[in-house]
Amino acid sequence: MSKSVATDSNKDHGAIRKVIASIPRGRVASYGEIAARAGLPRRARLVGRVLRDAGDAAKLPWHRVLRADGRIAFAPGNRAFREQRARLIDEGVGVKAGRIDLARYGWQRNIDEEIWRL
DNA sequence: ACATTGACTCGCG
DNA sequence: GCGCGAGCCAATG
Repeated sequence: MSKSVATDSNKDHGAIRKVIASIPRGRVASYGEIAARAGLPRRARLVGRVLRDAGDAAKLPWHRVLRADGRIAFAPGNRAFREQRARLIDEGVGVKAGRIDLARYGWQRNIDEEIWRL
């Protein structure tokens, strides 16, 4: 092994991937929230970069990652957008006009919401 | 070394 | 809802 990680994974990327991997099925989280949980507050953009680098082969639940306002980060209608929407709906997450109700499906949602569900 | 670009976020008007 | 500016910072040219 030569050097270290010029283009490979560094500590931050690993921490971020780990957080993303732990988002429960049927729940979603924002880029900023993920960054914060990875110990990197205000580094939402890094989360996006990690996901882009990772690609589909990384086996990460990238579709559970949304913008802070609950919207899908991709442009409505494009390929990635439709794929993400389909995956979310497939695991029971409600998507209305490219929007997800974070109070209901957010990883850090209010517990009371769940109680009122059934 | 400098400028631009983003799977981002927040505050203000 | 929309646009702007600022903060953020690794990658890219």
